[in-house]
Amino acid sequence: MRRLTRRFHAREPVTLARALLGQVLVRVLDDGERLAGRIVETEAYLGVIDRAAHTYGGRRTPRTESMWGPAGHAYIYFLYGMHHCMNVVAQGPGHPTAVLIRALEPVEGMARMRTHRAGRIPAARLRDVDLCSGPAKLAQAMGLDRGLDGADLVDGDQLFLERGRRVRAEDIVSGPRIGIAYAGDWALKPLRFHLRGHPHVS
DNA sequence: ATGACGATTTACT
DNA sequence: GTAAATCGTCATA
Repeated sequence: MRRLTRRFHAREPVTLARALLGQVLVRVLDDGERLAGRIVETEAYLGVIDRAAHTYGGRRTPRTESMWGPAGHAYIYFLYGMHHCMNVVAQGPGHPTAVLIRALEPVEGMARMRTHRAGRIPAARLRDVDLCSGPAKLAQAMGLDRGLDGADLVDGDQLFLERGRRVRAEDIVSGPRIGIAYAGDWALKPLRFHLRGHPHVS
């Protein structure tokens, strides 16, 4: 399959958030096994002007450093003391914007994803729809953590994006982002995108 | 050095 | 619908 290019990523976050729907996120584990999922839900974070973004007001700390770097790299953070979430960095230096990947439709490596996701509920009981239907779920299923923060999605070999099926504009639904009630006016803006009626959306 | 908090998930009432 | 889990990060002192 064909990789997405640097140019593909170096666009405004809203444009990228829509363009990422239908593309395929690939994770190659240390033992060589390939896990993959089709992106079905995203959110755009608009950088220094966006109260919900980690770079709001120009905040630049060790945690958010990769958001300040070039487009097409991963920004992976840890929150609530137990979860990781993955973003695709948009635009480029000076514009610390990104797209949160909120849900995938698993397409390769589901058995391995089950072992990663298994907890109180045994792996055998987890259905495909339980594997990647949320930002922290997909990070756990795909084996993503701070060790992959900053990874180059265009040239890297552990985590990257491949061209998927084309998505029609009329199949994209937008709405408010999730879990950012503290962000005032920004909490209401329609910066969440997903494929209409898709069963793997969070 | 300390304390408040979070781009979530899961279990329980 | 409500709440607990759980800790790195960052602003404040």
